[in-house]
Amino acid sequence: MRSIPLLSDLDTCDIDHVHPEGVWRARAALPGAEAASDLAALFGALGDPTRVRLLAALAAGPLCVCDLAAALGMTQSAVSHQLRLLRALGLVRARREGKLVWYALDDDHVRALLAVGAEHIGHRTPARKETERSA
Amino acid sequence: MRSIPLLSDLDTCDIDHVHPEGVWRARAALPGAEAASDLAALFGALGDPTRVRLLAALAAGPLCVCDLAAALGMTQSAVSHQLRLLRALGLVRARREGKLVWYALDDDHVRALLAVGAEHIGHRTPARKETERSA
DNA sequence: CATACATATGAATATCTGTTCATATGTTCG
DNA sequence: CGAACATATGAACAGATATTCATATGTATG
Repeated sequence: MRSIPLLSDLDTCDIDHVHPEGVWRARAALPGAEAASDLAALFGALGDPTRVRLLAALAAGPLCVCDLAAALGMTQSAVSHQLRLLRALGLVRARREGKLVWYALDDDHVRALLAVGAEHIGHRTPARKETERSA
Repeated sequence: MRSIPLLSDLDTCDIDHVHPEGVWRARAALPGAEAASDLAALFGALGDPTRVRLLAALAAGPLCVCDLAAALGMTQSAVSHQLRLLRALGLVRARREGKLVWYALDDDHVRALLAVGAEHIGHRTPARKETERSA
């Protein structure tokens, strides 16, 4: 449990010029440190092009590690390392079948996240894409 | 546009043991390199506890930089740097009002993403949390 | 049991990322 | 204009992370 510093302790703007109502409202809405970390870990797992592609591939149906490596043009080792992360976060489920291990999305949240993400990107103006690149 | 290597070129399992249907299906579902990067950048923006907290704070209503720094107990500089990232990705919108700059969520996608993410975390079994930590 | 194959993992490395510190920009007011 | 304040930004440093290489584990099969 991390203690929230007092307003007056902050190396920030003068307390008189801050908007206390807003700050209180914000603090009430803040997730705790653990919740924030869990959320960040989840989104962080989706925050890499390779893993996005892995998950998109799995969204189309289960695949073994070998298939994933072939589909993405990656090393088996790299794929395994990433799958381990995704597995640990509960995004992906593994089922052994002989020498092979089949991977599949563990639930539909990933699909939902990818869909909302794609929608967000689609709704951006082309102008904003430039801003993004130059930033 | 990145070229997808031929199955036979890969330093991966023997082509005979891979499942061509699955690989084709996966490849058809794969986002292009740019789309994957855009998605990863979006999720990457949510992949940091600080930014999750910033966005959660803004989800409760607009705040100026000063308020954000006070609410999160962070330096104004750190907040500004993160806001720049969020702004560039279209997650957050800035409106100048005198000396102050008010920030707000740019659209509802962020709220949706945070909601789905929270739901995913809530639906995980306690056992999985352990796996996650040890992994 | 030994071999072959699919997958997992550890260590090392190069890259990326978040914060800090110093300073610049932009705005109001005297 | 110049001072005061809110915000933005650049450089630098510390910590995280993705890939590679080497090797280990697990499973079938001869």
